Amino acid sequence: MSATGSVKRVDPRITRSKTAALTAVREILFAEGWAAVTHAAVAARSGVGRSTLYRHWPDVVDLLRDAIAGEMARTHSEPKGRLREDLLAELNTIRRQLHDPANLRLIRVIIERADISPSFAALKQGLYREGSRTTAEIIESGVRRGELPADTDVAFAVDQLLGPLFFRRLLVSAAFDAAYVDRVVNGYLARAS
Amino acid sequence: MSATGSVKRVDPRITRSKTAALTAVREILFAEGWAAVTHAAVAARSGVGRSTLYRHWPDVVDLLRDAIAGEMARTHSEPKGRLREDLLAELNTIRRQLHDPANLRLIRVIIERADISPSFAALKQGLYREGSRTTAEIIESGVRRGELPADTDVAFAVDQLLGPLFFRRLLVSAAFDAAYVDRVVNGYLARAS
DNA sequence: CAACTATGAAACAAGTTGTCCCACAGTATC
DNA sequence: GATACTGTGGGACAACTTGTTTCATAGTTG
Repeated sequence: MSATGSVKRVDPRITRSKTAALTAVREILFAEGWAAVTHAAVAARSGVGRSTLYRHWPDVVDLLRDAIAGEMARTHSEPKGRLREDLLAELNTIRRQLHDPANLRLIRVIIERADISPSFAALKQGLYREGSRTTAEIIESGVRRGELPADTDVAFAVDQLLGPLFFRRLLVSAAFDAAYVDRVVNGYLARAS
Repeated sequence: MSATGSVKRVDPRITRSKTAALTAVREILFAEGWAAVTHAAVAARSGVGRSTLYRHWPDVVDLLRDAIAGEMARTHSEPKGRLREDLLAELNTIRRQLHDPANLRLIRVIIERADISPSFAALKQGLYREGSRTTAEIIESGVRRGELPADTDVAFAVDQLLGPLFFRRLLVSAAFDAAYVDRVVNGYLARAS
């Protein structure tokens, strides 16, 4: 796990078929939704043999999960230590992700599948944790510097900051711009500080 | 459309098979997700014949849509003309809906399908409009009575009030209680008024 | 009671799913 | 560069699913 020697060399043929397959999965997922992702469809689109797919991913759920796990945008801003600016930077990063159709589709699929498949529930939990960590850290350091009350509920702050953004994109299906993010952050700070 | 005479008497057999089928759809939807809702599965569970199902709903999407449209909880509070109390009442009604597993499942399915099927997109738009109307009306009358600034952006207020609730249930998958709703409303009023 | 109409069962062709087997080609080792 | 190895994709397969049609039967209406 640490030494270079213990890293098993993977047959390039495996890498090749796996990446080809996962790319095809994402394309299908994006074009027709997760129900269209079948071994047969992926084989047809990727050129990878049907039997090869069954070998690597006996269950379609695994295929989907691998494709999604390797795709979700994970970029986040880097807090500079200034509460307002850091929040604006991070929320605008999230804004950009929420306006990428492919990313949105993945979020929707995960939300729906997590309800049914434990494997997706775990994936969603991880993505939420990772997706909200930066925001949480910004709030925490704001508290540490005394810019926010000592009894600030970090999780609640995250709900108030990210909630409106996700609500607007997922439920209202309306776009929003940087000015919207300004208002969300201003609103939060006006009350909290 | 208006006179009683023009209301076509419907053969009770049709009513019977339709309600039986739609009930089965909801059960399957709840237990296994929308992909499991097929004519065959609904026939098996409801006792309604497969051919009868194809007759009434040639496409499964119609079946799903009818089942969902007839189910979504549409109860809302009745505003009494007191800003804070009305908001608390309405948001707590929504809170209850967001904690009903069947209701949540429907919301998730609609969010996911709306991305792909125009028929679901329309359904979602209607449900959003209806679901947020009461909240919007409370805000509007608050503005009218001068309890909120005249330049209040109603849609933005809705995002701020409902966003955290939906975010918490759909993305975080965490429950929340009446005290949480209190904080959301207090937070909003503290800044807005 | 007679005319009507929705129903569910059965049979059907067409398509899909998961599995297995095998010739072949790309990869690693001597 | 010959040899053993291992992943690949095609073909064949049975089991199952999907959408249709046909028909005898039973519930509904006047």
